[in-house]
This record gives sequence, C-alpha cells and structure tokens, in this order.
Amino acid sequence: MRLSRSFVPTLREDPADADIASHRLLLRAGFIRPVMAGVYTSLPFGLRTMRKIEGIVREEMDAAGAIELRMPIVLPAEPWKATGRYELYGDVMFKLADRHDRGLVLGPTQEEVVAALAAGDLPSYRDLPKNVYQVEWKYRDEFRPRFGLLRAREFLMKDAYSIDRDEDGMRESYRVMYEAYVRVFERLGLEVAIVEADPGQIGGGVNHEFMARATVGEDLFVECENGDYLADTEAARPMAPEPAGEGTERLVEVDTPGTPTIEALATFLQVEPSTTLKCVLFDVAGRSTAVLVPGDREVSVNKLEKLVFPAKVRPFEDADFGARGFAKGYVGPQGFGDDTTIIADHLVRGGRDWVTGSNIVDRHVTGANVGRDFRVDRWEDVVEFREGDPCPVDGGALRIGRSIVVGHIYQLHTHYSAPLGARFVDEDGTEKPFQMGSYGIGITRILAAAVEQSHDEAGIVWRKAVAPFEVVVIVATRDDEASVDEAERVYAELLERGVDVAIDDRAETAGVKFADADLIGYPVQVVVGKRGVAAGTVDVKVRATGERTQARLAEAAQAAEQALAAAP
RNA sequence: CGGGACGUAGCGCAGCUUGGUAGCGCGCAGCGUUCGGGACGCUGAGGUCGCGGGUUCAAAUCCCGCCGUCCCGACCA
Repeated sequence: MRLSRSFVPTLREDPADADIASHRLLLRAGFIRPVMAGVYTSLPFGLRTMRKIEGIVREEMDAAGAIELRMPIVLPAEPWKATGRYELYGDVMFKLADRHDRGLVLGPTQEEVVAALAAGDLPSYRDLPKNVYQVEWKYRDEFRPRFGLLRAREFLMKDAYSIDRDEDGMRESYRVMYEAYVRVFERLGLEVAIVEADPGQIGGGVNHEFMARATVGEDLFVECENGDYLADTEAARPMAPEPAGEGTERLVEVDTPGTPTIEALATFLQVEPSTTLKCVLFDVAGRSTAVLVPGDREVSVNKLEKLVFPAKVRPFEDADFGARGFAKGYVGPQGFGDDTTIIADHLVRGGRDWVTGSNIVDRHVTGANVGRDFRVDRWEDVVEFREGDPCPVDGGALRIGRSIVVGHIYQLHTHYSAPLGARFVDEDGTEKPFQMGSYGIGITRILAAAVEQSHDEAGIVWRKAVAPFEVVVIVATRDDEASVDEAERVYAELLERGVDVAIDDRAETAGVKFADADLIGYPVQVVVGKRGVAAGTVDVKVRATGERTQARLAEAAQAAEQALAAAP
C-alpha cells in the first residue's frame, strides 16, 4: 500500500472533543471521523484494523465449530414485543416504521431473529446442536454515547448463538465459546479479566464478561488484592462479618430533633454512622419492604431487584410514608407488622446495640438488637459494594478496577425461545423450546480498547496481530533518487515475502513521516535515506521499544522481518 | 432525562466584558530555497461568526428561543 495513494488524514493537534486516549488517537492517526454523536466513518486504516480483529475472531469461531451467516439489520418489531425487549430496551432501540406504518427496529442484537430461524429450520433434535454467528453492525440509541468508539450508537459486533436440545448441551456449548473467547483475547494481545457478571433482571442465567483493563473504562469490576476473586460490582458480595453476639444495652428512646439523615443523627448523638441502622423502605409488588443496612452503607437497589425478581421494586416516595404509617427520616424496624417484609444485609449481623429510628418524628432509639427488638425475615446481600470490603475468598481488601467490556457470553436457557414458540421435536416425540446461549464480542470496541491498553506520548502502539500494516518503509529523502529506488526495492521484497507492508512515499519531509509513523503505530519502521544508502545501510525501528538498529541495505527485508518476529 | 461547558476558515484557538471594516497558528494553493524527527521566505485562496427571532443607526459581541457537540450525574432515610 502506498501512502501517497491512500487516505490517512493525520492531525497535528489533538481534536478538541476527544478526551480519552483511544478517541483522541484514532482521530489523530486518521482511523476514524465522526459523523454525529456516537457514529463514525471508518477510514481505510480504521477499517483495515477492524478487519484484522474480525479475522482473528472468525478463525476462532470457525475453529470452535460456529457457522457464519448474516442476519439483517432492519427487523420487524413484533418478535421484540413478544420477548418483552421492545419495552425493556425502550428508547435504546432505534425504532422506525415502513411505508405501511409497520413497526421496525434496527437490530441491537439478534436473539429474536435466531430463535425464529431455528424454529423454522431446525425442526428436530437431530438438527442440534448448532452455533451460528455473524459479524454485523449493531444499533443502540445509547443514553449517552461517549468515549468515541467505546460507547457508540453504531458498532460492529460479532454475535454468536448456540442452539441446543437440553441444558447440558447448552452448558457445553457455553464452555466451548468461553474457551474460544480466551484464545481470541490472547491472540489480540488484550489483557482481560473474566468476570462472572450480574445475571441481570432478565433471564438470570450464568454469564461472563470479558473486561479489558483500562484507565478510562465505564465498567467497573471488583478484584481481591490477592488476585483470588473477580466480580462485577453489581455481583460482588463481601465476606459476611462474624456475628457480634448479644446486645448489652436496653432499648431506650431519645429525643433527636431535626435529624432525618444519618449524618445529622450521628453528629447529634456523637456516634459513628456505622453504629446506626439504616432502614430503607421500598414498595415490592405493592408490599412494604424494609431493608436494613449499617448507617454508613447504601442499599443496592439492583441487588434488591434481583432478590425479589420478578416482582417490581419501587423506592418509597414522600406520600408513601404517611399513607402507610411510617415517619420519614425516623424509620426503625421495631414493631413492624406482618404487612412489612424485613430484609437485612449480612453486615447487620456484625453489629449490635444499634441506633435507629423510633418511628416517631424527631426521636430515635439506642440499644436496638436483632431478635429482641425487631425481627428479620430474610438475611441477604443487599449492600452496595464499597472499596476495601473483605474478599469472600480470603478476606483480602477488594479493589475496584476500571475496564471496557469487550466480550459478554450468556446462558439464555429458553428465555427467548419459549416466548417466541421456538421449538423442536425431541427424541421422545414432544416439542421442547430450544436451549440457547448468546455470545458477543465488540469489534469496534476492541479497536478502541487495544489503543487504550497500548499507546504512548507519540501515538498508538499496535500489536502486529491487529496493526493496519505490520511494517512501514519510510522514504526519508524523497529528492534522492537512489534512496527512493532502494526504498521501493525493500518494499517490493517485503511484499514478496508476504509481509503486510506499506510504503510512505508521500511528498512530505522526513520529520512528518516519522511523526506519522509513530502516531499510526506500525510495529516496525524501515527508514531508507540518503545517508544510510551511501553507507549501504537502513534503520529498523521497533515501535513498542523505540529500539533502532542498522541493517545492511541488501538485507533490509530480512532485518525487518526479524524485527517484526520479535515485536509483540 | 437533569446539571455544566462549548459552537468564529479543514483543524486548534483569540476577538464578546465595553456593539462600529472578522483575526492568529497549523493545514491548503502557487513560486523559490530546503531535505533523516512535525523546514523557511514571499504570494494567495478559504468564514451565512451553529440556526431563528429580537434590541439598535449598527450585532460574532446584548436579549429570547432552538439545534448541535463534549463533560458530569441519574433516585438513599
């Protein structure tokens, strides 16, 4: 490829609207251009890199026995209504209508399509298992597109779907995909943490996220300082504390005027917030539900929703307190009737003689103890994770890491096949819904994640597996015919040897070409100039290390290949 | 969706407070000089100042509305 004939518009300055490294560098290096918020044109180098990532993904999918096909982007809305995702996704789905005013959607993912396909064309258990995949553009009208390609409204995704006869088969398909994913990220050179993730409100099946570590990721994960525990922040459950034992104080009511918040209460009584008991009220399917956590902690609504699924959780509004006989700001669990469910976090076991509400405005109680003064209906993990919490495996401190979710795999069971009536006839002659799994990899997101994990002051540092070109031959003295000829010769020889090589033959000064080569991030640069040619040498620079070596002109191609072989 | 900032030439920005001929750097074009780490000189092209309305003799500048982009956040007793 000749840079003089390609289209790689590099920018000398940082674009004003790009804050994070991948967005900034992909714009500057001429890989992408914005069209509107969250939607980008892929310029030649961006497209080429994307294709290399796709290539690796395809190879591993094929090797794992998945079959490539291609599904449409424009889809009828009905199946999405049948599975409930039309409402669940809500405004995140791009919705449109055709000339007959039929509802259409742009595919955000395609479980509905696969289920329908299987229903029609995989009628028998003899047809199973199958795993189909595609690499196609996905559309999600994100709440807030940001960070360039990391959260875009249009993005390229590899999505695979396993279709099995029974749960064992589904789990086996899942295992095979899991392992294929491990290989994909290894080959891409991405450092990923594999985290068992939040089962989500829907389905609730086993699922894992492949999280590329980054300094800017939107997605947080939790890991133990000793490296033996990893989890999604929503799934992280700290080690339960040792029970604190029997209380020693008696229950006493105290006047605490103007203390509806934990902070005000703790200040007024001169106690630590952690010695107070916070009692948060929710409406769960019409029933009052009190959640108890230590005063210095927060209730995880997400965890609560999962606990009571499929019932809906609604936090109390001001009107609910009065209407149901609770004193807002002074709620305590003593004396709650059977019409209120009391859920306590495990952390509450670790305390005693609590300070909590008295259910009378401007009054609290001290010395409240579980069992004697109030009951607990369920002990659960409902507290919001906090950094430093003890690891459930070894008690070590849990830390939050930032990451970019580059892959996500799910065991779906019959979550989509059942509502869509996607069934096959099993060996015993009965109809059964397919057992499905789905497996996504964000191709464009990987493009950005790779830059996040591998860049420096000068620009991107691509690994050779995904670089737009592995080697660039730089013509450093464009006016010198001998240099140009030698550069062309080295370029031709590298091409002949099957190296993925570009030649910078533009009418630019050497400085511009060097800066661009570093910015673009070719793993290996071969510099051919007058000085070297006169001495019979070329320079070979490895981008990742910055190391430069001289090679004999006649052996330039071999030297470049060797440098490439040694490069990451 | 709430909050904040920004919108002036392809890109990065100044000008706005105090209204009066639209500027700088980079890039781009021509000529000449240069030629191994973002060269230099001269000449030149390029702008409905986001859009609409208002105030004014006069608006990039003041006022109102809208649109767009980016950032932060999204219920806690």
